[in-house]
Amino acid sequence: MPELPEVEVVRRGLVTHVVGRTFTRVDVLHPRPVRRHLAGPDDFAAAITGRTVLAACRRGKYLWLPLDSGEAILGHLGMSGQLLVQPVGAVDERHLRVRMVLDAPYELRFVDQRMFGGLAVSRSGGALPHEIVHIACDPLDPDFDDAVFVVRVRAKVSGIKRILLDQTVVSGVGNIYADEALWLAHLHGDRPGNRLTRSQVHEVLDGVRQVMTSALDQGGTSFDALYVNVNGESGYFDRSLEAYGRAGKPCARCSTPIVRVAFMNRSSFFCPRCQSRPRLRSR
DNA sequence: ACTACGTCCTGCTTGC
DNA sequence: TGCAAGCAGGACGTAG
Repeated sequence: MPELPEVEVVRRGLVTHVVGRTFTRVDVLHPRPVRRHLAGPDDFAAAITGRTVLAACRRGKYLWLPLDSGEAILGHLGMSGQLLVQPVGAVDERHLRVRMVLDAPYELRFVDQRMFGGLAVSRSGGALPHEIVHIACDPLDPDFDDAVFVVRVRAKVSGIKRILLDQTVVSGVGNIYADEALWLAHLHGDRPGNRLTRSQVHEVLDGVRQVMTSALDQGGTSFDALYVNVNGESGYFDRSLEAYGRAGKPCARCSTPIVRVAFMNRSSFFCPRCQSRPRLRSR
């Protein structure tokens, strides 16, 4: 699934191939991915057709393309979404949902198997779309305020993993990167935010940055000129994960088998030795 | 105000 | 062999 580094790679591809282009035709092939566009699929297509893309922006895992109309296309890839730039006439992907033809020999395609992601037209233009004003900066953003993050984390009773997944506190961290960052910081995800030292919160933040930077370094070189790629097959996941998905395999630090536990209808992976549970169990 | 959890989706994997 | 349950999870709506 696309994490923040993959979304950033997509944004860069959009800058190269889509910014400055004009949409000549838009086909919405499935209504669900435009569900957030309340005026409906036809209005979505009409609002984009004939408009020129001015920029490609990102906040957390959200992307938006300001248009010359003063509006913007706001998108999220969800779990399985892809934004692809394909030559006109290329065979349709199995899960092609929206086709946006450009004034060029290629078109922008939104492909999404599970359709957790989607596109909408925002009235907010070039500024931060109002739909995502609640999304915090990501830790790689120059505007990210470490001190504010530390204060906010230490004001919460929730476990640190839950906090990392709260996009209003810090954006761009998903289930995988949360587990990786916590492994790097030697912290169990159930440790309450208000029981962590400032130093521990900084270590978690450092872990998040390390995971994201490493993935960006590796993923940033893996897309070719015309194919803006996002998928879960990033080589990063095969080579560099220390905790996520490694149940039963030895911790790289202490060789203790990594443990998997259920967490919010998903999974958490951690080293039971390096990342000890909080002393007082909330439940 | 803050916290926690169910829900949406599809397709691959697992198990009977 | 075939079918059904399990699993994956980002973000939102709502309940507590």
